[in-house]
Parts: sequence; C-alpha cells; structure tokens
Amino acid sequence: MLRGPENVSNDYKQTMNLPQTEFPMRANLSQREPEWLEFWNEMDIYRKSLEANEGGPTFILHDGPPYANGHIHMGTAFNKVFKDLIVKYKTMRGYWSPYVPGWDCHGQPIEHQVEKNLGPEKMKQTSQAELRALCREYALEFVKIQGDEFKRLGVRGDFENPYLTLHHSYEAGDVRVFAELYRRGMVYKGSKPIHWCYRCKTALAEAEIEYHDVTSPSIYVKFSFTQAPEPWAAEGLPTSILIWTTTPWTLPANVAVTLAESADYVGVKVDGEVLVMAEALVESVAAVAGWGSYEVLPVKVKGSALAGLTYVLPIHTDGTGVIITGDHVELTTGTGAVHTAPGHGEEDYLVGVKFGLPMPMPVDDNGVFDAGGGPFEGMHVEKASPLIIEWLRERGVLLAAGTTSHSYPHCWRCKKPVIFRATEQWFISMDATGLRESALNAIQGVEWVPGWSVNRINSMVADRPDWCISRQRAWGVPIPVFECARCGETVASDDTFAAVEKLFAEEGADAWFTKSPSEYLPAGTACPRCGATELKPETDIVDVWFESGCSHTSVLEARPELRRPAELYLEGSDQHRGWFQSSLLTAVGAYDAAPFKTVLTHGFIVDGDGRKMSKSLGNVVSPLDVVAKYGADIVRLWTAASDYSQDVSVSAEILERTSEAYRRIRNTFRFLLSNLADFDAADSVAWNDMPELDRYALVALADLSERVTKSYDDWKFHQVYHAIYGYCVTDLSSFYLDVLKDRLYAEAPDSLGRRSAQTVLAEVLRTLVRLMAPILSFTTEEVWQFMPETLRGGVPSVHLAGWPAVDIPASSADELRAAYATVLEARDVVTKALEEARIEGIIGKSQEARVVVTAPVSVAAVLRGRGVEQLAEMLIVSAVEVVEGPELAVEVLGAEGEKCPRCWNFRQLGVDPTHPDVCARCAGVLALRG
RNA sequence: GGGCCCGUAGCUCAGUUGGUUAGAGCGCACGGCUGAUAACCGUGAGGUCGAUGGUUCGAAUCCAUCCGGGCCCA
Repeated sequence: MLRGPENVSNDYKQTMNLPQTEFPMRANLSQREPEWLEFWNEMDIYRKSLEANEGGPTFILHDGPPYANGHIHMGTAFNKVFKDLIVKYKTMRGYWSPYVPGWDCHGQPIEHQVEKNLGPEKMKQTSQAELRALCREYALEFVKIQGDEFKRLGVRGDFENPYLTLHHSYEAGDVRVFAELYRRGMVYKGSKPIHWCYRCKTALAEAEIEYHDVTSPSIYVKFSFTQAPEPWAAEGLPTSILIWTTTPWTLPANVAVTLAESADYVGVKVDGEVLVMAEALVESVAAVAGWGSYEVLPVKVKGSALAGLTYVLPIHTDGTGVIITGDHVELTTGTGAVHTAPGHGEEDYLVGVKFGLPMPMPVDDNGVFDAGGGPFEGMHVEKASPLIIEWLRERGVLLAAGTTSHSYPHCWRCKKPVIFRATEQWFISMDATGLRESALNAIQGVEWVPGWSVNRINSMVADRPDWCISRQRAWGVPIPVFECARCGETVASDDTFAAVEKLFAEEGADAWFTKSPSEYLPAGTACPRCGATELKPETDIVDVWFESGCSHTSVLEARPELRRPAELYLEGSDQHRGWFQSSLLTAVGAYDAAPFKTVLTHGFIVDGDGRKMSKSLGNVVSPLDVVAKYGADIVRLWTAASDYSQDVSVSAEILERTSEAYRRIRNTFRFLLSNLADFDAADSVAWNDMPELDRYALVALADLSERVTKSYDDWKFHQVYHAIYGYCVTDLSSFYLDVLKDRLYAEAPDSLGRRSAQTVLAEVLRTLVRLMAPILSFTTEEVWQFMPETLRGGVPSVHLAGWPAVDIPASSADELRAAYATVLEARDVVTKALEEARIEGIIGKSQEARVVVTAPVSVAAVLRGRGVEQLAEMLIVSAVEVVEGPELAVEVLGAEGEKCPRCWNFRQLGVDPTHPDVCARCAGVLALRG
C-alpha cells in the first residue's frame, strides 16, 4: 500500500459532516451553576415566570417553613427541590405559580441556643426584650444562610421577600386566627403537668431536660378499700390495694390507682389482712416485704373487673380515690397498681383527662406544699419525702421502704432534679365546639398523596387530646389576652383583639413586652366581671405549631399574589402531627375549611441501608458537600429519581450512580446539539417527506412526552426520570442515534435524508430539554443557550419556553409502533448473532457483516415492508436478506464489496469514474460539494 | 408498647384484576469501535421477590406470624 489507511481517511474526513459543538462534555457543575444563578438573577426569572402566565390558572404551592436554625440538611434539600420541580413544571404548563419561601423563627430551640451563648451570668442581666432582640438576630442570620443554600440548589422563588413568622404582619395574622377561635369558644384555660424547676422557677421544654441517675425512695403503700371488694369480702379481713411509688411527695395529690386492664390480680393474705396486687408481681413483693409466710387466695380477677372500686386516700384520709385502668401500667416492677396523681405526671394526666379525674395541685412555684398538702403544708417537697414515709409508717399503711436508682429528669441550667407539676395552660378544645368532627370531615375533602397519608392524619386527629397551645417561654408570640389585676378574670373581646392585632401589625409582638395595655387598648377597657381597669398581659406565648399553622392567614390571605386554600402543601411525613395538622385545625377552626386542596407527603432521608442519618452512625450526607462535589443538578436528579412514597436512601454509591446517569443524559444532549450545528428551523422536513424511520422516531418521542407529562401530573417524578433516562439510552443512543450517524455524517449537508434526521433531532432536543427542565434546571438552561437560535424562537430561558407537545398524525402512529416493535425484536436477534460472529473473528464492527434473517411469514412481511436497504441501515450492517422460515434466526456472513474510505460502509467501489475510490453514494455527495 | 408505612438483582426502579423459565437501565465482567472519544455500541454473569407458615390447581402479588427499617406517639 502506498498510502496508509489513516491518510485516506483523513482526506475524506474533511468532506464529512461530523458533530460540532462547543457544549462541553464535562459539566463542571459546581463551578458553572453559580453562573447560571447569576444569569437568572439578572433577568429576574422569578418575576418573568409569573408575568408569562398572568391571567392563567393559578397553582399555589404553599411552603412549609423550616426552622431557622442550623444549615440545611439532606431532608430540607430534598423537600425544597421537590417543591421546585413542581412549581417549575406547573409554570411551564402555563400556571400562575408564585412560590414564597418561609421560615419558622420563634421557639424554644433558638431561645435555648441564645441563652446558652449568653451563659448563666449574662443571662441574669438580660431583659426579656433584649433576649428577644438576640433571638431575632439569631433567626435572621439563619434565614439568610438557609436562603442562600436553597438558592444554590436552584430553587426559584421570592427569596427577596420571604415570609417569616417573626414579621409583624405574620404576628398580626396569628392574633386574627386566635381571636376567631376564641370567639367561637374553642379556647379555654386548663391545667396540665409540665417539667418545672422550682429553683429556676421556670417551665422546661423536653429539650431543656437532661436525664441523670438518682437514688429515690422506693415505697410500697397500702390503700385501704372503702369496702372489701367482692372476691375477697368473705375473708372478713381489712383489704387494701397495694401500690408502689418512687415519689412519696406526690401522694398528697393522689386521686386514683391505675391497673392494667387485662392483667390478673390476686389477693394475698398476710399478717391478718388482704393485699391486692398483680399476680405476676406477688413473689417480688413478698421478697421486698420479707414475708415469712403468706397465702395467695385462689380468686383471680382482671384489672378491668376492679375498676370503679374506691379506696381511702393515703394522705387526705377523709376523701376517697377510684380504681381505673390504663395501658401504661407495667408488670415488671412494683405491684401492678399505679398511684395516680394527674397533676404530677404526663401519663397520669392523660388517664386523668380520659376518666375525668380531678387534678389537685398542692405544690406552688417554689416547690412548697400549700393547704392541699394537708399535714405537710408549708413544707418543701424535697424535705417532705422522708417525713411522708414516716407518717405512713406510723399509720401502719407502709408495707416496705427502700431505695432505688433510676433515670430522672434534671434542669439543664441548675443541673438539679425537676418536678412534674400541673400549671395553668391555654388549650384549644377538640370537642367543645366540634372541632375534631369538622376537621375529620374536612380531611375527606382533601386529596392526600400517597393514599395511606389520609389514614395517618385521620387517626392522629381522631385520637389527639386537646391542643395545649401555651408555652412558658420568651421567644414567641404572646397569647393575646389579658388578666384582670384585681379578680383574675380573663379579659378578651373583639375590641381587645382588634387593638392587639393592630399593635402587632404596626410594632410587632415585641410591643407586648415593652408597652402597658393602657397604651394600646381602647380607653375604658375594663374587666367584665369586677369592672377593674388594670389589666395584665398574659405571659404565656403560643406553641410554634400554632404560629406556623396560621400561615394560611398570615401568608396565603395576607399576600396579594397568594390565596387560601392553596393547591398544595408538600412536606415530610412527620408533618402529619406537625404543620399539616396545625394548619388544618386552625383553618377548620376559624374558617370551617381546610387550607389545602392536596397534601403531598414524602418519606425521610435515610442511608444506603435504610437507617436514619446520625452523627454517631457517621452516615450523614450533607447537601452542601454534594453540591460541591457533584453539583446541584445531581441533588436534583437524585431527588427526582427517588420514590418519595417511602423513605429515600442516599449514599456515596447512590450519588455516584446518579452522577453517571447525569453524564449519560448530558452526552445525549451534547450529541443532539453537535448534529444540529448547521441546522435552521427553516430546513425542517415535513412528515410526509420523511423516511419512515424518522416518522417512527417522532412517534416514540410523542409517546415519551405523553408518558412523562402524565407522570408529572400524577406526582410520579421517579417515573419521569426513568422514562426519560430509558428513552435516552434505549430509544436514542443504542438505536436511533446510532443508526442515524451514517446519514448525518455522510450524506450531503442539505440532503433530504440528513435534513429529515435533523428535523427529528431538533424536535427531540426541543422536547427533551423542556421535559427535563424542572429537574435538571441548570443543565437544561445550558443546553438551551447552546441550541441554534431558530430552535429557541427568541425565548431567553428554557424555563420560560412552555411545555412541549409533539404533533404527529395519529392515524399512522399505531401502524408504526407495531411495525417497529417487530423490527426491534429482529434487531435483538441480529445483534446477538453479530456478537457471536465477532467472537469467532468473522467481523469487527457490524458494517463488516451481511445478514440473512429467517423469519415467520408475518414477521418477514413486516421486515420487508420497511425496505431491505432501510432494514440494513437500521441494523447497521452492509446488507440484509429476509427469508421465510419457521422461527426467527440470523445468519451472519462477511460483507460483500469493499470498505468505502469515506463512509466506512462495505460497498461496491469505483462506480463513479470521477471518484473512483469511494462508493456510489459518497461519489454523489462529493460531486455536489464540487 | 401503640398508630401509619416500607423491605423485588451491588444501585435506582417496573412488575397490570394472583397465571408460562421475575423485567429495565446503571454498575460489574468480557468484547467491539476509535468520525459522540475522560465518549459510543454489543454480549454475559448477577435475584430461594426480608423470613416462616397458610389460602389456592397456581403467590413477588391474598392472609397470619416473625425479622429488619422509618416516621409519629407512649
């Protein structure tokens, strides 16, 4: 050979239409994405996306406010991206879809953190107003930080003007809702036990509690039945129920004894009396009491059978208590009979509410017994325990006393044990005005996705106790009522509510703590009961869930671009107890209507093994790290690809796979762009002039577009991802694009065949880039900017390009689908046969082969119907022969002819004397080029 | 302990009203190409469908129990 094949190839390479594009193969997302953010910022894309759809149907996704504390994590990132996908999709579909991000700014965690930062010394010198100012500063700092982090993820919304629960207008909305609930009679003042530190004289939230082991008294006390119960009356002996407790000082507040409903209880005859206890605990009690001999009487009854019996109270012996049953009774320690003081414990309280028990509270703020302490009045609870034990012993009702070590709550500040103590609290009644029933009805009118979500919200609303909305803290919105300084009556009327709402709207809730009521209440406001005019503002603040729950009023109603109800609320499944419920209850309570039409719930983010993320497990993935390493589009793709109806996993491998999938999609875009470099919309070929394969490709694209659109509408984003990804890999890359290379590269630039292919590619590109835009927001924007101007139609951003619809004549679509299903089946068999031939060394690339396809009559007819040349093109072989036979089979032979140095197909060369080296087709193309 | 939910190949997902040897893509192994090249094409190996019982002619699909996991309560 005089000339090496490479030289030959190089010469003809100039005459080919090889792919050309500046669109980089490597995304370098972490660096490029900020440039796109700047691009969108400059064009003010949020406002433009709204303007574009002005007057269109409205779709409001109302943002649930994350807590303004700490950096974002994978869960918040997932949630916000998820919302962003939806808003962007709806916007592209033509909906007017404003998105106002929000933050929850009040509450104990921030206050606690600020308090910790100050330290105990400074804290003492800090006024409530100063503390509130520091909390505000703290919250605003994290609003800024999280806002920047959300924006970096590509989340689009009104970040310049978000809603914050500390805004004056927001706080005023809280008052409006509270006032309406109050007017309707749903708000009442009651008692509830809370953790109380009598040294610091403050209520403590669960997060302010530390658990340490302490040694406590452990005493067994006999509560004498008022009348010996039926099963043991025949013994004719004094009969008692035996209880066990580690907090003797709570005995003055005893009102009941709780038994396990289905456990067996027996009477034990010992020392001339009968003691009733759980059968399972008799032996351990006997050991503690040191009984030499005792007799377990044969009668055995269930706890439920003893319910309703009465006994003499242990301290206030002139009163009686009642036997009840509850499911918190354990049969592992004690006697199976639980001393119950509803004012001194959470479980006791709940069972007390259930049975309508009284809730005496003989302990004051300082931990000292008042008159309710009976003989112990004036004594501190800390000192009282040994004296109470002694008192019981003297009366012969103490069976045994010892000590026990157990975990007990302590104050985070003074590190000393706290007590459980009932104090006055504000509640929203679930049943007084039928709120529970109305809420359950409203739930039925809402669409809950996924379907099980409705069960969850239903059971939670059905089973929940009254909503305790007071908190004894500083950082929040006050309960907007007053107390008469003279008689203690609550003062709250339309006039006072209006004045407070106005005050908050103008000056914020801070004014509550700095002004006196006379400064803002209407002149002459007086106590309706005693007529006194000196009023004290309530010192409790509202539960933050009440605040965020009011966003339907403080945000949806207050902002002109929004309205109530919203089309969609979208949060993690924990919000069935949180925001979904607080929003529902306040809206139903105030307006008799749910604040949302649809509620979408997603699972939690867990690691690759399905475990929750925690520092101790070392499996925490930060979205900020993912953005830095892979880019926000990878976070977005991961979000879209995950099935959110269950817990969502993230791990190094998952992100690596996601990133690989991203590269595949990106390369598909790159290939499309690179083959459209010389294409203009005016070059488009009409359907009827297209080769059949191209028409089929359009049908497949239309099918994809339809499927993807339906998946978006059904909130099935992982199906969107899988459909598009599968299309890129299977339909495009491995089939259509592979087949098209010959036409695109080797045919004359202006030829019908090439222009037809480009027409399809342009349509594929224009469709794909928009179908993917809500998910890969950054990458599709980059693609859009690289598209030929005529394909963009002057639209400056892909996000403003509207939703694609592929127009194909329906009449021929079915026939094409059927025919090509057969072609692709045959193609599978051919590729397998080619692979075998490759292993045997018969061929290298498929063009070196000629195949004989044997097929049943009907299949053969379909294959021939495409045309044998077209079939060869689709199989990327030099030639195809179709023969009829019993079943699909393929024979691979070497190609006839020689390899054309230009198009690398095996053809008869030298047909055209002007271009003797090449095949006839290439000669023709070269002739056109001149 | 209670309520709701989940458990299909290493990964992400399909598996229609229970019906022939459980699918796809990725990853992996091997091969091809070198005109999508830090690409592209092909072939192949991977699953006792969390486990165990049961219903049924037949179960990944229905029932029960158990194991593992998540959220919310206690």
